[in-house]
Amino acid sequence: MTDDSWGPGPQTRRAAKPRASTIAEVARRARVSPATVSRVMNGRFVGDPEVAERVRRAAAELNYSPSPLARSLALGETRTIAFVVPDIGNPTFQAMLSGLSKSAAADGYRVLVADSTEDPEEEAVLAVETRRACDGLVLCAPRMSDERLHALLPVLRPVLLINRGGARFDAPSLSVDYGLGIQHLADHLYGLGHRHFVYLEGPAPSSSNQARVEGLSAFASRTGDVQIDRIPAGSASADGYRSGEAVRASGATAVLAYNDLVAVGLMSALAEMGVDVPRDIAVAGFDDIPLVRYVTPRLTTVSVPYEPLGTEAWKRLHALIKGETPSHDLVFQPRLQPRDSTAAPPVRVTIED
Amino acid sequence: MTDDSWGPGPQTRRAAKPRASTIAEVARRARVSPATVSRVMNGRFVGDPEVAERVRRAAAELNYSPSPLARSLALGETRTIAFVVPDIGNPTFQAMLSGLSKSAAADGYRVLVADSTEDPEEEAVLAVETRRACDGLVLCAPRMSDERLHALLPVLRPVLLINRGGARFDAPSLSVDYGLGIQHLADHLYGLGHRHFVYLEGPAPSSSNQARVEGLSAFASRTGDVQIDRIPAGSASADGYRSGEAVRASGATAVLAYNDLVAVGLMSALAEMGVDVPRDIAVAGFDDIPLVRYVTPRLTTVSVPYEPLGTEAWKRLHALIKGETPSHDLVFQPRLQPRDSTAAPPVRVTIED
DNA sequence: CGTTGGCGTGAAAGCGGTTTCTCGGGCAGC
DNA sequence: GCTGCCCGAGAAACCGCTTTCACGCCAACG
Repeated sequence: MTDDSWGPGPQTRRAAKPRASTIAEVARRARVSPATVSRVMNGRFVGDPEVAERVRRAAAELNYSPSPLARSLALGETRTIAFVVPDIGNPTFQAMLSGLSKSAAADGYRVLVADSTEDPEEEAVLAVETRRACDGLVLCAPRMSDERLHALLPVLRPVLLINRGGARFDAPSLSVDYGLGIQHLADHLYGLGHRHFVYLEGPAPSSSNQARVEGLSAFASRTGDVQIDRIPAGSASADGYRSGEAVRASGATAVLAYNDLVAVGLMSALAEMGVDVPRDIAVAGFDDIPLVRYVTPRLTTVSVPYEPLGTEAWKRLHALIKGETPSHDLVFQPRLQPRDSTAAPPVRVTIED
Repeated sequence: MTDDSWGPGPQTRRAAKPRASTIAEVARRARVSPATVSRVMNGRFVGDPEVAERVRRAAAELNYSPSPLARSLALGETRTIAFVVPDIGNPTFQAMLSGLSKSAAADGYRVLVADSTEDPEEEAVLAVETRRACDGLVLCAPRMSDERLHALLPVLRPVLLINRGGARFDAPSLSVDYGLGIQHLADHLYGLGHRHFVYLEGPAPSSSNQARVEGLSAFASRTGDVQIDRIPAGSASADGYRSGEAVRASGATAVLAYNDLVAVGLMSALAEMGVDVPRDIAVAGFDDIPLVRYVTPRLTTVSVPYEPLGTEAWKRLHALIKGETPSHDLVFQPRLQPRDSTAAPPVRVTIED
């Protein structure tokens, strides 16, 4: 008597997969219309409680739950947002994802992650394509040009920008004041007596590296009596490790690394070279990822609240999705975490050759 | 003459959002039927090339791209998979996500992440719910009971299990041989002369902690002359840090930490207590996360290829989705990475009180 | 020269829900 | 007792796309 045999034919490949029941089946079983089932399921039903009960029972018996896909199509909303990042392998994005994902989940939203693999072209395509499959975007696209981003904005909306703040764009944004963060570190080192610095640069085209460079030149012109060398490195520990020789050769007494990973890599290289941190050279990181307060020597760095940033991102995007005006933009201020990897410079001695 | 004014009414809240054009509009503009547009867009068109060209031009002019939602509903596939994990903040899952996300993207699939926040109940609900919104699941549910998982499997399929391997379940799986990994470390330490160990336990109910415990008892009964104390810790650096006193008090000469994070935390505490690693106590981690080869002392650990595991996970899930039989299950073997945090135990001395 | 066959295209029926609109029935008011 | 109104629930349109099926046209064949 099961007349379901004409179902979605080729689907019946794998015996085990039980085709989910539909609203029509529930309706038939409860002897009501699909409309009524829909209303009951969504709490919009106002009528004979006995009918509602029949529907609920039928739904339970068939183990029915509405297809999110069909609902999305009808409702025009997916209850999904996307998080587009240059590299999901990066701990800082992971921390943001963590905050974003948890707070979105609390409001019944899922999050899609899209990794643009640091490719500026991919960033644009991916953002547009991903956006179509969800209700909103949290976009971190440090490589994309201002013009490009500006042109894309109307298509991406509702969108929340990470680290692309200011009045340049007509979209809410959340940023980290990298420039100030690195000045905190530089000031800290300056206060200890350092005058000759090395900055281990991150990925050249990234806006966050740019911000640090600008922060440093502000620091330089403010103090007037410092020398800051720039050494290209990268954003991974291995990049820091590789820079060991160059750092020593520079003669600087203090190193500002692009981030904590680079700093730790550098410290490792220095240790192998017999250079003592902080006695011979002071090293500072950036981000304060969870591990670095436990490395030896405990790393001086600036802490950036990435997880709260993810949470705030959701708050704003959620408001945007609901058609409300989101809270004001925020610029997260890194906080200095002086620890053991920085100290006063060694007494001035000249080492011949 | 624009008769679009009756559009999706309330949607027109924010002026800036341009309603995406539909297949019907393209059809009208190209003076063909929607069916033809669909065929052209999907490369299934076999007819007058002039017609195809007209359609393509119309689509381009209207900046048309098919709604993924509507396609999904019609096709019965979303080209999205989900990755369900107990804690997205954990670096090991992040590494897996990285491999999974990149390889899925290469095949045109997106990935949804769902964080069960270590809650065994949530794990089940989340898995089922998330599954409905996508084509397949990569499930890492270390807390869920075997029975529960077994019951859920039919609904979850196609699904790939992480660390729930063996013939127990009718689903492909990928695992890490934690038991063997920890034995590698124990053997290494045993070879150095250690006989008294401490194992800093991870989350008690987790299967991966269980596997380590079993590995250790296998090691104990195999060697016969060792003592292994167990100290409850956790899975974060702070947990390791907190265990410093207990570890010293135990009198053990070697510590096996649940993972690298815990090991680093412990080493930090020991350093503050004036205990030298590895001279006074040897410390070993687990996982070989990127940073630990750069900490001082460089951490002895076993490396687990989490990112390749993510890649393999996609290969198998993809096969499953295509209705093919996936490759055989794999058990990833951790590889010993002897570094500087382990050495021979100190010469035997008895410290009174 | 009539029929068959194939080819190019459109009409329409889904996919699985939501929602507007309509309709029938019961009750209150006059 | 009849009209009007309101209420409960169903019919049907719709979300945007895919795909089957049918149709009309033209060529080739008997």
